[in-house]
Amino acid sequence: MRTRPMTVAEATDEACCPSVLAAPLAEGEAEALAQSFAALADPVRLRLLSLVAAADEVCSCELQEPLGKSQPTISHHTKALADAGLIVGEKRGRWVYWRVVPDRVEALRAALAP
Amino acid sequence: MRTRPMTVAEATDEACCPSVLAAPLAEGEAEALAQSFAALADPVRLRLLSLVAAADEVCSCELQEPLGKSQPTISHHTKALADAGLIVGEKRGRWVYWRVVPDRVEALRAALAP
DNA sequence: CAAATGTATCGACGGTTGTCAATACGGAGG
DNA sequence: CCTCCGTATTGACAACCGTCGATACATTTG
Repeated sequence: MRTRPMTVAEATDEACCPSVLAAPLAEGEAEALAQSFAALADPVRLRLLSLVAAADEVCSCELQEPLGKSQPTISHHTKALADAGLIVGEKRGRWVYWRVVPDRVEALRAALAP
Repeated sequence: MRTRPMTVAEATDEACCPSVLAAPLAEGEAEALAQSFAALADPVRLRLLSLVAAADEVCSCELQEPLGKSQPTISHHTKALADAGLIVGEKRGRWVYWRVVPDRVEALRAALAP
């Protein structure tokens, strides 16, 4: 049970992530959030993400055909999404299998909460 | 009460907007979503949005100082957010007052729903 | 070891974007 | 009508980004 008012730091901590609509963002928070949203600001990456989410686990080689892009381009986009923490890759043999990181997506979703 | 299974079209309609994680995105959906997320992919715009959200209604002239950018740059960013439908501006006299469009933010939030 | 194959990196090119100074637009007030 | 002042637009520049061909790396397979 709560016995005293929350501090701002505690509230932020409890909410886990900065919220855009709740209060003015600090520069650092804005910079970090902008980088995350930038990962979603490309149609190829959004489709890639949705493909990985739908299949729960997808090999890079399975992405090239549905996305209609070259292999280096696919690798570039998977890296971008991975750098943003939205997907993680596991190397098994010659293949890399990608899966989404739901918590990371949820964090971005929470940043847009009212 | 539901008497038959939902069609895909009905499900999409009920959800109102394409969801990234639910099913593979069509190219058009991905393109549109990417443009919206691109509006959020800049730290200055995120801070601008949070300032407008916090004050509920903000004049352009009140944004220049806290954001530390030139007047044309502020105008550029308000236009970008307005083009994305995230804010709307109302001109009263010499001033333009901006407010957020909660439904539009919510639509983006919904696109990240599990 | 050698060949084959999936992935990552490099280099280059064209297009986009954030920024600001200069300028144009437009309403308010003398 | 003229001036002031907030806003929008233009032009220019640097930085960034998406894309692909070429190539390097790594791992399996013969």
